[in-house]
Amino acid sequence: MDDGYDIQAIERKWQQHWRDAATYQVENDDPRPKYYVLSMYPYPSGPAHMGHVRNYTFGDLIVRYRTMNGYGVLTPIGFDSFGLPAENAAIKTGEHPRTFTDARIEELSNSLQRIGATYDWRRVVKSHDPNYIRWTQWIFLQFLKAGLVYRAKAAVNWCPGCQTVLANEQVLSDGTCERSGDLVEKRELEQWFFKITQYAQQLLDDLDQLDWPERVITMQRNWIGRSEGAQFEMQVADADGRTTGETFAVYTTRPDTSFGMTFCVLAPEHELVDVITTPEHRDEVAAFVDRVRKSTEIERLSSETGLDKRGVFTGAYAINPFNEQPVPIYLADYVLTTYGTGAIMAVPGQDQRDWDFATTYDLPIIRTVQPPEDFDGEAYVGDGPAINSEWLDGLHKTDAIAKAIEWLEERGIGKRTVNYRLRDWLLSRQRFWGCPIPIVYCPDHGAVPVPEEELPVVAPDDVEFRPTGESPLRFHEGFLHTTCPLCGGPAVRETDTMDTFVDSSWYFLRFCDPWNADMPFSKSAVERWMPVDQYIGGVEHAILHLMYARFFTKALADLDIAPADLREPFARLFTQGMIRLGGGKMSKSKGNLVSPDDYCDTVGADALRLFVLFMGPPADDVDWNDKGMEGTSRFLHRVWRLAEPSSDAVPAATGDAIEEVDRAAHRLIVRVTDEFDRWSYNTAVAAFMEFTNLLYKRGQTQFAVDTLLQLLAPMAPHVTAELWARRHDGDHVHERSWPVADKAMAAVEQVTMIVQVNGKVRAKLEVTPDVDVAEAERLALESVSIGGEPKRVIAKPPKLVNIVV
RNA sequence: GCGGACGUGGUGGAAUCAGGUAGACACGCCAGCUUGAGGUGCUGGUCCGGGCAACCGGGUGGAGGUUCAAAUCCUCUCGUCCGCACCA
Repeated sequence: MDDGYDIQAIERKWQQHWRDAATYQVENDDPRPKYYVLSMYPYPSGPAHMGHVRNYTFGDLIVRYRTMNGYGVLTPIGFDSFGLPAENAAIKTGEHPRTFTDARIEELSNSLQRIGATYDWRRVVKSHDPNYIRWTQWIFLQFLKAGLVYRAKAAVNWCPGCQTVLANEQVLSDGTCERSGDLVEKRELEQWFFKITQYAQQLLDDLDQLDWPERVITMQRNWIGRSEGAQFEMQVADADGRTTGETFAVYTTRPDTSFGMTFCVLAPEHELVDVITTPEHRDEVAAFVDRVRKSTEIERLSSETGLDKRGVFTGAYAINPFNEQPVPIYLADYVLTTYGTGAIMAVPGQDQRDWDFATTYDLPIIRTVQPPEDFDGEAYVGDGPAINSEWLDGLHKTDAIAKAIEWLEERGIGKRTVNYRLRDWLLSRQRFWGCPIPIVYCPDHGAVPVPEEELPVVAPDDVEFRPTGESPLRFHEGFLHTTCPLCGGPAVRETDTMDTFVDSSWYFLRFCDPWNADMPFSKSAVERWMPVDQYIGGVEHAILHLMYARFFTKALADLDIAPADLREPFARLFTQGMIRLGGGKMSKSKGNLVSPDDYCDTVGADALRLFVLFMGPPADDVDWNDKGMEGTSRFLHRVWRLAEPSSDAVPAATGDAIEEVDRAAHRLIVRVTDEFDRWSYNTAVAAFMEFTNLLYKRGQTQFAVDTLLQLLAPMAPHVTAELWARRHDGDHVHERSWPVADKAMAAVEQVTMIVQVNGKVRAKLEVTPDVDVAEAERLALESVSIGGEPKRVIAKPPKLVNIVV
């Protein structure tokens, strides 16, 4: 329809304007109160997809809304530009990952601008920029100095086909490599780690101060997995109960059940295995250990494999310190060397897995907690009085645990212990397209940090990408060979690069001060902007990224690099739902992308933004379906014909309609402001539609239409900017302040009061909002005939009166 | 197995936070006007059953419960989705 609404021209014009006029640039000494809005920086995968549109529309509307509310808003954008796809593309096409990545960044930047998202483009940060690499490496070295980085052997996922380590996420559920299809194995390799476990307790405690979705907090809490219990020493003994001198520690959350211990289990990797295994069991144990080592994590953790194949007797015994009785020591693959002490005491009476094992291997079962009379299960894990436990008998769980720990501590055998499921963060990746780890290896001095003044260590350009998946750095003589910073002798560089999660663990700090050439950021700039007031991103980052970034922030603060009191990076987090296509996850790897650019070419960015907001609650996953796009597009045309000065589609309101419409405008301000603050954008769009429908029915006023445009400006920025400029002599709606409602005008004059009889609606009365209880009751009783005296009348004026007969 | 979320018309969803008219708003569909036709635009209708109508009865996965009043709170149950998963 030709209503003069030239979508493409208008959107181009205003996007140009915001950029030229630097509307959304902000200086660090801006006098306004600060507000830091951040959408998780994207991996540059090419043109934006619908997930981006959703994410960056939320961010952009908050930026515009907060700006209209008088804040100096920091709205940066950057690119998580290291990562596997660029490297895989390089292997396939020979194109250098940087060339490839820069092209994808260009495409993504363009489509972000096409949806009208505004940023302070001077502050762009890219992970692969040498200026950023330099400071990522510098931070790594500070952590190394502080003892937060160490090198250790670790079992990693190794793909024999790709000749490289894989992240857990790259191993499919059948234990094969997602790229080559080869069966992934475990290998012991020297790897670099961040000591995130040192912060486990703080990471847990500080969750309380965050305004984050409950489920994300729960996920983090479970991931950290704090458990309280006791650790104590066990003496190794022979078949006759004579101690051999070796000891090992076990960890348990139920020391109160120790009298029920009928065997012990060590992890197959436990250091004592070779020492304690008796000659007659040696072959069997060796075969078992070998098989476990070769099996994948998946197989190992699978409960499919029969228990009879999952354990083996060592021939050795251990003395239960509680009753001095010897119990057999087994190995089992389900005992993990990475948790607790890698050894457990087994109490089949109180633990189902121990029960199953005992049954399979024909080991005794002793109950140490009295189950309730109606209990018909096997192991009983609930509370009850202790039995068969000498001096613990009769005590309930909490008291029994306390007494057992006290007993262990008095004798110096064991102590109260806290354990965490959280593991240290393995940051080494055998990859090219990542931030190089700034270390050289000297035959005499071992691993030596690259001197800070030599940073950044940047990967060379003249490399050959091999289809084997091996990092080209390993074969680049110029990069590999260097000299030791300590002795000047020949040395080789570390060829592993950092996990890309390292890059994303501090980029939000760099945004505060991206120009800094002397430091990763100045404390004062970070003090000015941090913490992020509103962080926006997908739930898929609920654990890893959000945990790592919290760890980095705490560590940087403790190292006096960031302000000491900056304990948390993201004060408020919003996790948006995913946009799915046909029920599946929408992602670049599945290729099922719907292009936002196509919609920008037709209905325009404003209609697309509005539709994505209108689709459903922001936190919910949605299946993509553009059926409703007609609705938001039609709505914007209706707004255009309503507000465009030369349009006569909607006549001016007359008589009573003037006040009615203006009052509705004031109520709209109240409603929309509330809904913006509650992230109820879908209902806010509905409110705009309702209001527009009212103006079409009752006629327009200048105030009503101007208010609509102002309130709609954060969501549909282009059309509102154009209409406002036409109505107000070139003025800019996004530079106006957010409207404030007149209380008296916003108050409703008439309320529909429901009259119920026994909870069923029997009448609807129009009353004033200040009607009192007596009057409400009187009106209600008048309006319905109930035949006799009511038993009871519940009046909740002005909304409802319920008459009980 | 443990933890969490969700279940409402033909469809997306609103009302759930704070118990108080269930179905806002939109898509779709139906009708009228507009138009040369189609489309666009404008107006009206659209949970189910009964009734010409006013109205009456039923209705938020299922079964109970609390309450004057339950989509909303509680218990159980079924289903869907997500996270963690042999964590001692």
